[in-house]
Order: sequence, then C-alpha cells, then structure tokens
Amino acid sequence: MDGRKFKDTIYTGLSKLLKALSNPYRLEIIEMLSQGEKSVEGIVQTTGLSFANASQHLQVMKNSNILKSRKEGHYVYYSLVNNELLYLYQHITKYAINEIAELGKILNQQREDNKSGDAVSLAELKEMIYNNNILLLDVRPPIEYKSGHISGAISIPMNELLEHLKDIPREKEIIAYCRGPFCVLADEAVKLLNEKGYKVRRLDEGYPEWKIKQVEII
Amino acid sequence: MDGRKFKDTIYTGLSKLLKALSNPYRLEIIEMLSQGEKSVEGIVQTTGLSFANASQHLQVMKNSNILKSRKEGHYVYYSLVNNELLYLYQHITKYAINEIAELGKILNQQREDNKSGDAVSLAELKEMIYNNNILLLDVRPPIEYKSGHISGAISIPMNELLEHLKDIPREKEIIAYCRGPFCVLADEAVKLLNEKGYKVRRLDEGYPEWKIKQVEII
DNA sequence: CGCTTATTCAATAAATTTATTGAATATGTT
DNA sequence: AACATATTCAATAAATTTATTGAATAAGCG
Repeated sequence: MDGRKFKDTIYTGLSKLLKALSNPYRLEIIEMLSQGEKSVEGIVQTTGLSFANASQHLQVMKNSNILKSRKEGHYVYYSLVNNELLYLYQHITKYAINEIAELGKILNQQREDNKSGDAVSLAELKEMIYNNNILLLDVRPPIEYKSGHISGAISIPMNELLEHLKDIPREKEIIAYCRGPFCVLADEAVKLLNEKGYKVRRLDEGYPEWKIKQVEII
Repeated sequence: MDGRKFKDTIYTGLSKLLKALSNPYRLEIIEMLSQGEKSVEGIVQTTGLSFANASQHLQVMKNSNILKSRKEGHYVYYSLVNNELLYLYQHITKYAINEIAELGKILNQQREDNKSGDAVSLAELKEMIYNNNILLLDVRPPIEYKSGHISGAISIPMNELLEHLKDIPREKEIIAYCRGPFCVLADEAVKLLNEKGYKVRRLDEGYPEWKIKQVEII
C-alpha cells in the first residue's frame, strides 16, 4: 500500500470513530451506558428519542466500535465496548471543560445555581472517606446503583430524597454523586439538602470516573 | 438553567468539538501542525486541498477551539491551541490503533511491508539513547526539524537520504522517526536503509509524542 | 397458530457538512 | 495609484448525516 493510500485509510477510519461520537444524543448515551448496560427501552426513556431513531443511533455506534450488544428475549441490551473507550470519553469531556472557556463557564454556572460550586474531587474524596462524619450518597436510580457504585455509598434516588430525609443523620457531611460531571441529580440533591439545613457537597465527577480510577488502566 | 437545557448545551458543545475533529483532512492537518506552525500554503501543499477548501476547514477548526492563527504580511500561520489538544489527539489515535482491529491491522501491514515491524517505543528509545552505537535520524523536512526535534537527532530529509548515505556510519544502529505513528517517511527510510545494508528500525511514534512526554502534562 | 411486543431495517425527507466557485479583503511592491 | 498575491468570505452545489415513517423480523404468550 502506498503512503498516500495508507494515510487516507487510517484517517478515514479515525474519522469514522469521531463522527460516531459527534452527536449530542450519542454522547449522552455514552454517559448512560457508563453506569452499566441498558436496554433500548431504557435509552429511549432517558433520551426522549423515538424507538427507531434511538436504534439507528445505536447501530451507528455499534458499527463504529463504540458499543456492543446482547439479546435476551424481546430485549436488546447495549453497553460500552470496553473501559478504554470510557476513559477516552472522559478525557474528551475533561479536556473540553478545562480548555473551552464557554463550556467551563456553563458548568460553573450550573454548579453555582445549585449551591454545588465547592464540589469535591475524587482525590479529596479519597482522603475524606476515612472520616466517620462523611456520608457518601448515590442519587442515581436504583438499577444504576445496583450495576455499580462507589464503595461505601448509600443509595437514595433523587426522586425519593424528600421522603428519606429522616434516614440521613444531620451531623454528617454528605457527599452526593451521580452519573458524572454533567449529571444534575447530584446538583438537585445538594440544592434540596442545603435548603433543609444539611451540610452537603457534590462530587465533581461520578461513579464512572471513580470506576476508571479503580481499574487503574494507566 | 434547568437540567435538560444544561445537558443539551454541554453535549452540543462537546459535539461541536468532535465534529470539527471528524474530518480526515482535519486529522491530517493536526498531525502536520503538531510538528510546528504552518502557513495555509504549506497546508495546501501537503493535503492537496484547494486554497479555499483548506481555508474553510481551518476556519471550522479555529471556531471550534482546535487551532489558533497569527498573520504576518501576506501569510497566515496556524498552530494547535495547546499541548492538551495534542495530547487528546494522541489519545484518540492510540485508542483507535489499539482497540479497533481493522486499524491496528492496517498499521501493522504498513510496517511489515516496509520492514519496520520491529519499531522502537519511546520507552525503549529512552534506554537505548545512552548507547553510543545508536544514531537517531529525523527524516522530516528541515523546517519541521527546525521547529522542534528529539534531542540528539540528526536531520536528513527523506527525499535527500540517498545522497547522504555517506554521512551515516555503517556500524551504528539507526532509529528513524518522523511526524508520528502514521507518518510514512520513517517507513521509507527504513526500507531504503535496509536495502543498503544498514541496521535500522523506526520509532513507533514521532516527534510530537516525544514532545508531550517531555512536557509531562500528566 | 394468531396475536402482541421489542427492535431493526429500509426508504424517504430534512438538516447539516463539505466541495466548488468567484468575489472581497488585506498586504506588499513598483 | 495600479497591480500582484495570500487568504477569507459568501453563495451554491454536492455529499453525508439525522429524523421520520412504516414494514419486517424475532421472541413470547395463550
């Protein structure tokens, strides 16, 4: 193969992967699937896409080495191909937030609006977790908590938080987390708990970032 | 800003960056600019794009936080916005080569066809470089060597290699490198030097990968 | 077997991206 | 000032991606 043809083939292949990642719905699907595998129905419910449109997006992602699937009865479950893909996705999002001023500003504004501007980093959490006065709170839906969660976290889904306030000790400092840096469930939890007088901060990132750190692929 | 709007804004912003990266010519432009800044003319010559088409691609990249530019007389010079972008580009390419079987196969085939299958990694180079029997050869164009090169490398552009054979000691092992893992200049140099009876291998990566390792951003 | 349901496939419409063409702008030279 | 040159801008054409629609397929149930 001559050099020109080789480069064209390589760059076309790279471009195929990047195109498949370039759609906003698909990026959100990656965030969702980084919590654990999901059926098309689950993806449809969260994204608001039509069944056929979601399926089309999923096929594009599957044909571009982003997702894999398995079938069980009526249902097809999708998941990310591997942890390396998740780590790459995290690198992209972290780069964008840190280096693209507009995006960093939007995230900061969102955090401030919800009183979660003093988010805790994973490194900080690692130190804090030995403190008995810390309560780590997973506010994702139960099915996601069951797929995987940060060690030691308790599960109270955001939409049940109000009913479970009595289960939360007032003297503890709460660290709330959810799906990742753009997940608003933890922001909402911080806002609500703040209003109720609890001492609470959100985790800057989410379960998937913690997971990758545990896997220690680097 | 409500949660839905926030996520839409974030993912739209991420998608804009990824779309701007998703074109094969643009990926090659990034490889070129990772050697150092270049004028539009230089980009036109290497890519074969028309002036106006190249300019349009460059504007898209500039408006998506990938490139920056400066003007000097008639000429406009483009460069990557920062080392972090280059590091992200490298992560993407490394991921694709390692995890997408088709692409890995194409690269391996290219290496074998040019007798450069036993490429030297940067880590290996670091150990080898203290050996006086090693000659590090930069086969990129001189302007790129001048913009930046691996410490200790000598410059012989690939298209002048035949005329400079007499400058290369026969008892040394040569490590040839160029613009990155997809650059074929080093492959061509290995092929030629092999045929002339020299002991030669190529560096797996290129100057930009070396540079990022030096900067030690991680 | 007939009916129901989850998902994919195929075709078409709509939206977006990329290539092309030519004019406009900025800079340099005589 | 006129002319030349590098690049960008604007408009249009062509190519590609995404949304929509409805049929097809696979699996489950009575």
